[in-house]
Amino acid sequence: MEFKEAKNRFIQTWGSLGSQWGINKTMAQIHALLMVTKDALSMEDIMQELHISRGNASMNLRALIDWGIVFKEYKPGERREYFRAENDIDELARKIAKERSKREIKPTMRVLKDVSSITANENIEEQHFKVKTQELYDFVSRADNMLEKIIDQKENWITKTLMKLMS
Amino acid sequence: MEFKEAKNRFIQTWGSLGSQWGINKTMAQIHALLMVTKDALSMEDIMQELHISRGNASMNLRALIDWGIVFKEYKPGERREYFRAENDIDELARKIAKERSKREIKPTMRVLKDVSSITANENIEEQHFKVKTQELYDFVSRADNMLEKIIDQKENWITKTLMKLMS
DNA sequence: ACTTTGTTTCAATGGTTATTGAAAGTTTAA
DNA sequence: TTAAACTTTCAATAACCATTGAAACAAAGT
Repeated sequence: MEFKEAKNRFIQTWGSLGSQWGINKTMAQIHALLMVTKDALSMEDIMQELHISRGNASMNLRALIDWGIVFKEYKPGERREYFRAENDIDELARKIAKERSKREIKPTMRVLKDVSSITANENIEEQHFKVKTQELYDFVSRADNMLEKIIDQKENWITKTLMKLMS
Repeated sequence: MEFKEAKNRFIQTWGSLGSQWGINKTMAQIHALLMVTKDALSMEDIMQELHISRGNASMNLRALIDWGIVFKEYKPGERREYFRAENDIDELARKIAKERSKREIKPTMRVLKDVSSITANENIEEQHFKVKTQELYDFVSRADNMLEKIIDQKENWITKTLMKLMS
């Protein structure tokens, strides 16, 4: 396998992994491309490399910037904007974890709390519902807590966490 | 909010959470329904409650059974099959984590290993590619390892892990 | 003020995946 | 062995989400 082929394979894989985890395919591909590219790329570069339209590139770059995992860069004397990926993988993972917690886990917790707080009459079905959603709330809340603990360890969190777990 | 409304809200929320994480919406909804229902339900029951077709119900129930988080049950003297959800949430989470590791993380690791092992010439772009994909491989591999460590703690793994992390 | 270079927006379109429903298959009982 | 009760399959269709591309917008140079 030579470079160009490997690069392509990586970008495709990262893209489909993205979809499987609910992240837009193009967004994941742009990120993959920026990650393995040493220099910052212009929007034009990205469009060409991935064969995508300007609109698509624009929207997904903006989303990546929103997530805090891609940055704009300006070259002196040039109008055009360049883009570069967060290059510390630990930091990348932390930002993704934080973002998904904020966007998905927290809202789910709110709903779980709400629905589990209905006043159940003596009906056994209703009581079961209350118990189950309560359990789920407790679980998700503890899991989210754990995630926060893990990602708050600023550097090398994976290694640190592994060490603790092995003890 | 009364019972029926709460139940519906929960099922909808669980369903859309599912999609966001790459799990078929109906699959997540059926699972949600079974989770909060005390008795086992027949396919007919599920179809009615969720307003879905027989085919859809059949396929997604099969998928849930594949994942090991829903079980078939037979009532004495009845031909019809009934379905019940795994009712231990820790066990549920462990099974989901295991399944996703098997289906997504492991294959990704294989690709990362492959593409990072190209023989880069002195070209700085190619060398950068090798370094980055290597780093990614190391990271994902450690994360997967950590996941395994966490889920191998048979009972109450979230609590146990939290305890260790707080030390 | 106007042209050039570049970016963003959004309605229309395309593609992908989920869902339906009818037919085929399976099991049990008479 | 036939019918009845139930489940699975899969081609057709629907629903959803991503993507395009052209127009609007913005900024900078002349």
